Amino acid sequence: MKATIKDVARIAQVSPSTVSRALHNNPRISEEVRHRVQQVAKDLDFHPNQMARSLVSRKTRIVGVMFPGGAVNSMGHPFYPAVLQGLGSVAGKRRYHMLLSTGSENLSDEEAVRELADSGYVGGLLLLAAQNSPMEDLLPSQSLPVVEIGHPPDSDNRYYVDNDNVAAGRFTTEYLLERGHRRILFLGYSSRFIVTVDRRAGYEQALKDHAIKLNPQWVVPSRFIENTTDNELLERIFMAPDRPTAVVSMDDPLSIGLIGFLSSLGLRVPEDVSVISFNNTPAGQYAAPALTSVDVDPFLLGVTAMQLLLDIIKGKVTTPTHVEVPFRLMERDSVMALPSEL
Amino acid sequence: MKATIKDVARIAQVSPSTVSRALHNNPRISEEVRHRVQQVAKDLDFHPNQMARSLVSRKTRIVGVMFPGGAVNSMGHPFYPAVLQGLGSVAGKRRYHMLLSTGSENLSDEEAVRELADSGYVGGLLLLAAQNSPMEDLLPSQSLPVVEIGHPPDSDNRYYVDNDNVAAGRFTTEYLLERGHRRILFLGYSSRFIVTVDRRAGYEQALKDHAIKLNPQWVVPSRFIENTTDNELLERIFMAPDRPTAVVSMDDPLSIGLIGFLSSLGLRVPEDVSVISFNNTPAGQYAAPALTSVDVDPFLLGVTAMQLLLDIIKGKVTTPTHVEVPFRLMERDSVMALPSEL
DNA sequence: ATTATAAATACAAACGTTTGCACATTATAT
DNA sequence: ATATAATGTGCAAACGTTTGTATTTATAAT
Repeated sequence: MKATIKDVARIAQVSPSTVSRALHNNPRISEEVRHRVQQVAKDLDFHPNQMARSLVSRKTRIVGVMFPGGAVNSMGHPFYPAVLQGLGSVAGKRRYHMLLSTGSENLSDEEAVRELADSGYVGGLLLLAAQNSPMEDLLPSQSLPVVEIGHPPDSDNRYYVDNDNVAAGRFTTEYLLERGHRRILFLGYSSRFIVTVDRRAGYEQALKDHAIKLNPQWVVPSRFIENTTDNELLERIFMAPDRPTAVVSMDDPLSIGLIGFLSSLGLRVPEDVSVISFNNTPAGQYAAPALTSVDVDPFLLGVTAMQLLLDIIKGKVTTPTHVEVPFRLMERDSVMALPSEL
Repeated sequence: MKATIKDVARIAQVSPSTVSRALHNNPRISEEVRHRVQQVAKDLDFHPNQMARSLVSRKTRIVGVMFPGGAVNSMGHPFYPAVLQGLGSVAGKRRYHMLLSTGSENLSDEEAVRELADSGYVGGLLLLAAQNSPMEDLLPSQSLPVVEIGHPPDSDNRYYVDNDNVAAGRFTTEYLLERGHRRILFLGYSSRFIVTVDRRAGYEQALKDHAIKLNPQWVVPSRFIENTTDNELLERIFMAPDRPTAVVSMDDPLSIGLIGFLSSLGLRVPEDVSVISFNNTPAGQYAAPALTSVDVDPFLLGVTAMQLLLDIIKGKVTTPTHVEVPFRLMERDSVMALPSEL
């Protein structure tokens, strides 16, 4: 049986309240008693029951972490473990635990979050809000601190950390433009994922800045290259005489799929078409050609988000903020400058 | 403010105990009252405080999950997120939450586990016991269910799930032997990691079965190819006239490093040396050449482990067992049969 | 000595549940 | 009608802490 505070009290010949205070180094306890109590506690291998403690103090050293679709569905992509590393890094330093929401088939993300919030287990919530879905009505006066990674549709009066994805979208297409590309396709758009709508906005801005007419056909919504319909679409696009010479692709796995697909069409990367990608995964790094890819720094995303959340819980931050995490391009072999044609 | 059971009781005009029973569909409550209470509970958006509940019932729907070095250090390798997916998959179905141990610099793995166990938060523990370290004295009569992934040094009277790694070691070297290789190097051995000592045992068995003399120099302990000393060693080995024609390598990232290193020596994979690898990562899949690698099925490892743990907690399993998860080889391009020389 | 003040400790209530038991009501058997 | 059993509900204790207040003890001031 695990020792309780009462056991310690009895053996140290003091009351439970004294034990509690002694263990917390409350100045009202005499040196002598403090030492005696602490010795007994150690002898008995006493550790306070966190549940009981939380119950009365109304705090907990647990934060809930919610991945889209639960760990099961998200962990397949290296982005998520990387942010988890970041989260864990600061949680560990601050002696917090992370409670993972394990969404299942029978549970929508919203329900899973709600359950976490309602359980009373957690003192705050970290949402990987990949989905462009309404989480706003989700925490109704719960007064439970929430920070999101990836910005929500209604970014104001919420706490979140994110990259500046419209900047990233602009940056990548400008990178291509600078290398002489004019016919640039945007691959992987989905209105459901706000990252992609942001990056698309940046893409369109860059095009506009360079007075290039946007071809709406060329923002291709396929998320996975396997999708037959999209492949037909892509085939039509890439077999046309004025085919794109470059593509900005939303994700390394997608890019790898694309490269394979283009190869089946007889098109080589980067000789025939350049690809600039996102997420800088190991697979992309070792793919042939090695992908030029923007590192969105998921680790730092995690670090920053957890710091923010813990600061909110601690009361050090009280008004909705968002913080932007810088991205950076890893230049490798999938982009090639176009020979200047004149 | 969140509604408590007392609020529900007051409004439904019954006692808290009746509310509790009504909500749990206790047969001793009349239909009429049950409905009234449930309606009020819904109206008030009442959710029982899990802390309070756990406190009295002495159960919790949380299991602790401990990764070596905490999430921070382990999540970098795709193996771990994959087992987390497996764990989460069954935890979700059984409505359990996972509490991640977030080890930090100031906290050894042992301490982290102990803290998890002592906290009272968790009803069981899942240990990713990669390290060949003594966890046995760790849970002294705690009577807290523990299952480990990867088997501990003293495998008996513990619960664990694992691959049969000596079989895997034998299997991989036999795969090479069948393809005519006789000079086979074992890369990535470390006495600290029991996986590698098991696989090495299998490797030696296979060699012995084929009456091939073991060259102890050829089990190379480097864990990372970057290590200079080891690279010198490897260089000596691979520059010798009777150099290995094949290597069984303990991990895809290691194999990728090896391939690069060999290439710097002017040796190509698989033409000059074949490589059979472990862990079947995406990076290995897209590496050049694509790695022939054994998939240890981390997802299933996770699924199985969580099932076992939950069954123990539920009292359905009461005596130490271990279950073996099958591995399978993904054949790709890094192994080549030796031309039969006669 | 006596009282006022400070220091150290104990008491008891509270946190939000669950659950054994007692109690009250109603139905069943005699 | 009365005793007996079944049914439904409430009371109160318990889980293991923390914390405001009361109480005891020691110390200082008169």
